[in-house]
Amino acid sequence: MEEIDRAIIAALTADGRLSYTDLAERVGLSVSAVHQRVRRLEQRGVIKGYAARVSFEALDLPLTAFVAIRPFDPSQPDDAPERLAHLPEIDSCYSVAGEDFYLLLVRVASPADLERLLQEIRTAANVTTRTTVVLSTPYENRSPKISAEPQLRVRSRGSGEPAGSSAG
Amino acid sequence: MEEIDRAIIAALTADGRLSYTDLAERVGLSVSAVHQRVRRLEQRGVIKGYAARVSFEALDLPLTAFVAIRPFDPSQPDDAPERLAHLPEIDSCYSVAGEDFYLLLVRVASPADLERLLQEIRTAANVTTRTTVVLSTPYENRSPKISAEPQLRVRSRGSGEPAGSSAG
DNA sequence: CTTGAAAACAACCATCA
DNA sequence: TGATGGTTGTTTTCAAG
Repeated sequence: MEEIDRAIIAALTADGRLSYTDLAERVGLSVSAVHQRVRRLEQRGVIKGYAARVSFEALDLPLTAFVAIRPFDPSQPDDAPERLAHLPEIDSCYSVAGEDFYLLLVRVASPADLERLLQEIRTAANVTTRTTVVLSTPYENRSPKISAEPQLRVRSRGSGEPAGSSAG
Repeated sequence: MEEIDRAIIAALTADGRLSYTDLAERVGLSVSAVHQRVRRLEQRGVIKGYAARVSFEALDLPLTAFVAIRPFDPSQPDDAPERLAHLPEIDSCYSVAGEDFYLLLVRVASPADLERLLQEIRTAANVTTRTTVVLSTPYENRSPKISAEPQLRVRSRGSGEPAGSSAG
């Protein structure tokens, strides 16, 4: 029966505005049953939300880059993510193994804006930066694998997760 | 008046399932007016679609990594993105400036799966790989900046864009 | 999980400001 | 461009079975 949940997730990652009616047809269930399942998936946190996917070019943010950062002074407390969270140009922040501490994905309007952003990042978080410019994006944010997971089960059912974080 | 479009985009990137009724209230317009604007934003490609945001942990894909790839033989035609497109573990593929050719974002269930994936990537695209494991994700896929863009205008109005690519 | 019925909503349409 | 108002079919939601 988890097969149906996987079908629901696959459908909703491809089209987040699918109506329950359409969804019901696709997975071969009644509308109410699908609705119930979707709500359970939402409650469990399997589905964390819905978002419109936008064209960054159309939003005048044609320049994408990866910014690897590393503390200037490694003995200082490391709170770079919070210190940088207010910068809307930062799309994502990953804590990484390897030579760098964090990898940021940023979107800006121009090289000049990237330069300004890098300066802001360096001063706000007291870090050094190493930037890799993205030339093009063959594909991005595709639907995930959705295997036959052993546990699409309720684990704690507590108060839900506190804040961000989607991948460890 | 483009201020309203920005408000609409901001609202829909935060909650892609907002009803036109709610959207109309938030931006202070009538339902028909908002509906009209959203459709234009969709036609122009500013809004490319909608998607459910899922928890990769819940989908049993707790391990995220960046894989930088580089052709084993740089004289061969470079079609790595197409050669790798069939691998569902690959979330995103960026063509980058710098020492590497592409940067892949991948999601797998375990280190063993990552190992298998890396082997597949190397053989499928004839590339060498350099992998950076993600330890945690402070934040990811946040709403974009949405500045007062000079051109949220119609450019071509043609048949729309052919395939992927969201950032240059 | 299903059915079925009520309430809400989306999608369309004019007309007027 | 936007506001109103009206109409129709669909969708959501809820109560039972």
